[in-house]
Amino acid sequence: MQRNTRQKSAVRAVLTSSHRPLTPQEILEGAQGDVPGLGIATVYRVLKGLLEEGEASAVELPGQAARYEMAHLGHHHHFQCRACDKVFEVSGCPGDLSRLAPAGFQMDGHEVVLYGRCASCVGTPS
Amino acid sequence: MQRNTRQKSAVRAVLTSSHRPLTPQEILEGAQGDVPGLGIATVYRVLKGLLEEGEASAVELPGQAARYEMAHLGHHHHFQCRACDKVFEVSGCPGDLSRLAPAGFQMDGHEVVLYGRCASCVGTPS
DNA sequence: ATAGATGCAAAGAGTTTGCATAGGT
DNA sequence: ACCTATGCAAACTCTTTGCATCTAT
Repeated sequence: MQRNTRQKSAVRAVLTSSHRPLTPQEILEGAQGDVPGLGIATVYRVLKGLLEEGEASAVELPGQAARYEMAHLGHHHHFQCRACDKVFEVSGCPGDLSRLAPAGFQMDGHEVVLYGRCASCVGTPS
Repeated sequence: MQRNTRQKSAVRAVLTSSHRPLTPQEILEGAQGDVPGLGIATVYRVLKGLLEEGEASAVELPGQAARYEMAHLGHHHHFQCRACDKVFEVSGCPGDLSRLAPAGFQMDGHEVVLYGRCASCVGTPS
């Protein structure tokens, strides 16, 4: 079974206190506040473990490094700010898109990413 | 200005004759049929040039290497097969999704990726 | 002839893995 | 005490860059 290490708790704490998905690098920096010697490899290993246990989920956006968040119930999407590049959660969903799939294809899921400016960056020049 | 080299023509030819977006590796393999000594660095450089000229466009899917296709008019999305991982074009679009953006956010675009099984892989066991 | 394009190899960025050691249990 | 998790560094993959050479114009 798995152990409860300070490293793992620190990663969990960082993810839990964030309101948006974080990159491994951001998680490393945040968790180093609790566990100074923490290495990036451990962050990746802990994340992998959390994913397998279903505690966290990966958020992979086009052309971006994967980000991670604590698992939420239900299906949701993300919004990426073009100014600050941060990613935020979006609760809605466009619904069933299977009408868009090509004929003969069997659709079983979809991902949607919205782009624009987050509340803090609206008005900021690009 | 830019020159018309055999390498560039070969890349263009491979992209044009494909009905789906290709990875740099697939492009390399395809184009080496025309230009045996072709190197991967040149493929990247040619792709970069084609993107700047607007001749090709990049298709970046979550957690995947970027793929490239000749530029098409208009907005479209993609379908990725979970069995063979190939990516196909989808002509439809769910329409305006700005209602999904969080309050105070300014949305200016979206990406949609459909997942499932392509016509050749329907029925194949996973 | 000239300047941009190519091919190779080395350099970067992000992620994973090997291995000896620290630390949960 | 045992055995997993850690930290470091090396390995890997994908992409970019430096540089001498080639080639389209």
